[in-house]
Amino acid sequence: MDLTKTRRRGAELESALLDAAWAELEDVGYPAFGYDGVAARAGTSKPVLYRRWPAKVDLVLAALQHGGLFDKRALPDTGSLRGDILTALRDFNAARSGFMAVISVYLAGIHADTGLSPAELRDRLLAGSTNTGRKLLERAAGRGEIPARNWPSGIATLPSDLVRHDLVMTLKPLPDARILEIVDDIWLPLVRLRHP
Amino acid sequence: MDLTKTRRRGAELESALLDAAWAELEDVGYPAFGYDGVAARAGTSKPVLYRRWPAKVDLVLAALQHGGLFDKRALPDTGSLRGDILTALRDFNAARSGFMAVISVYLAGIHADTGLSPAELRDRLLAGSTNTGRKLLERAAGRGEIPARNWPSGIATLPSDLVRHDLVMTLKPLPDARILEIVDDIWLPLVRLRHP
DNA sequence: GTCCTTAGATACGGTGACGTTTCTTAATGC
DNA sequence: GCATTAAGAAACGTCACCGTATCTAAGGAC
Repeated sequence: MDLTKTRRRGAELESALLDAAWAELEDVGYPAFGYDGVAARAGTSKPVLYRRWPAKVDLVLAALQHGGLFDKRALPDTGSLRGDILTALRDFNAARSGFMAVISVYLAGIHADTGLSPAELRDRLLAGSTNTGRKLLERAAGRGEIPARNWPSGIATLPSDLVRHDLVMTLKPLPDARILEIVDDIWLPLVRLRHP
Repeated sequence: MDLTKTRRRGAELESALLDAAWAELEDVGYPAFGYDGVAARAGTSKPVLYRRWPAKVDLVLAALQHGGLFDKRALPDTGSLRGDILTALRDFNAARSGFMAVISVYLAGIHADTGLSPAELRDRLLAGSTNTGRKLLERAAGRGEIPARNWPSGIATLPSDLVRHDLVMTLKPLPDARILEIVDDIWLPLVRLRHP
């Protein structure tokens, strides 16, 4: 809190509120996420939050958006399929805490009426994987690196599926060796196959 | 409640308590799991539960065990690798609600002191996959179906990793077509590769 | 039948979070 | 300077759940 100013207003206030909401969501997950926690973290009072986001789900959605979860990621272009997919997976791995926040929101939807459309959240969870893998494959085929093929979606999404799986199962970032295994031992051999 | 008997005792009572606890855990997940809910579901009073399981985690663990989560599954033996893995994955898919209950317990461990050792729970989550895939592969190699090889663990666990991933991401059982894709388009081509 | 254990019902006090109200006063625009 | 808005502090009532205490009486052993 700036000593020359005691109260925040406008965009500065909202930014601070959403920073706090995002941090709280990442920190405690959806079930324990609440107005008291966010207010304390933001150094504000609850009416300030309720005025803008009258229901928990409003605040959660705003926090997710503020956290950049809905941002599109640039498609890596390293000149090789291996480089592209490694970059994409490492980026995702490094940004995992946002993913984990969304997972806690998403799984909470089993048991509670979050008001969030599961399809919307699912789209966000899978964003960058339904398209990224396929785009990288098509580009590589265009370069002649791999045979052109109409890829089953399960192959296009395989690397990110596995990263996602590990993030949930271990609650830790993947060791780089695991990323290399996914790429070098599993995905690349598969996409390099000649297919009838 | 049987009209000729009004109170349960002994093994009958415990079984009913754990049935209820398990059902509650599957229904509401770990964060919302509590003594009031279990007591209501079991048609009992809270002291009855507290007498046996003084802390929530005791009750959760007992419910998990009662739900058969810690049971060993028989290794399928259909005479072919494809048959074996399809059977294993379909069984797991059918039994998924137990898996989802464990996931909610496991993820809750991020944010709460469950008193459960993450390593223990992780072992249970991965049970049947660190070993099953490898055993099926070794058996198939022994039959001459596939080249013998020292399989990277990521390949041995690949089918169940993907099933697990989909269960979490979709909150639904996998369509059989997806299981067939995992087996026929991804795993079998990979394990049939000649490897230097 | 008696005696003992404890199941089941009920009540209780405490706690934490929610959602709202009240109040003071900082911040902004005129 | 004044008027308006709303930030921030604090308090409040409600509710759900926890964990415990009390009581009645069912169930089982003898």
